[in-house]
Amino acid sequence: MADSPVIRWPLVYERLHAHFGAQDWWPAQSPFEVMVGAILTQNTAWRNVELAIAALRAADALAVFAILHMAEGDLAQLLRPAGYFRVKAKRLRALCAFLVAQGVAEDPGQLGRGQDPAVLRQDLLRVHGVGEETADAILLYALDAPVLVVDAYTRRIGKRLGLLPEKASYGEIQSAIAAEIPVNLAVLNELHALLVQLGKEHCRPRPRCELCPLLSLCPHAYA
DNA sequence: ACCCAGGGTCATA
DNA sequence: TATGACCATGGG
Repeated sequence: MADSPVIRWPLVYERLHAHFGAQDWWPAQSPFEVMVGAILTQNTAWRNVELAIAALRAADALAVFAILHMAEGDLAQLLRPAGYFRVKAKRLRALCAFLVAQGVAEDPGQLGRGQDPAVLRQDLLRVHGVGEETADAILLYALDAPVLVVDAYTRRIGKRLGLLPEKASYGEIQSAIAAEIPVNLAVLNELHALLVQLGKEHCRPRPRCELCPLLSLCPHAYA
């Protein structure tokens, strides 16, 4: 407690990886399923997303044209378990329309192939329902682009460890973390997945444990 | 009966 | 540019 060593991002990564092991993200069977999951998991527990994706699969609706050919109301019903189902039905359709416009409806994993990831990111951000985190999740986990995904857990954990300022934009957080870690596909993939894993288990908005058992180098982090 | 979840949009100031 | 309301189900 008295002389707690300074935790930096590389140490966070090492400790989490040592404890949880490789996360092997994203939990999906195809790039398109990653994209769908990225929309559905917005402010929603992954458990509920799984139920909705299972419903889509059971309805043979886990494909671009299948979704676009369905009535939006019917799509929404399949999405009920994921919450915000009317909103997400509209967002999924917008994403699918975008994939058609980009000519990758039959093979969404080809989106942005041979294109600058920064340019593709801008295009994704214009799609209704795709914000910065969703765009980056798609870039990283569906398209293998080396970008850093910043989510609520990243901010919360980073701030409690004193690694991020209270007020920081999405881009500022990306830069702050990227300045300390190797910016490559494998590390970026693992880091976000590990932070989510830690967040799920130990990092509620209102902290309940006084000492995080995994990041015990920082006793006050979760007080 | 709360609290929370792997955000984003839109109206308003 | 920065808040706040709104979207909704399922688990702890």
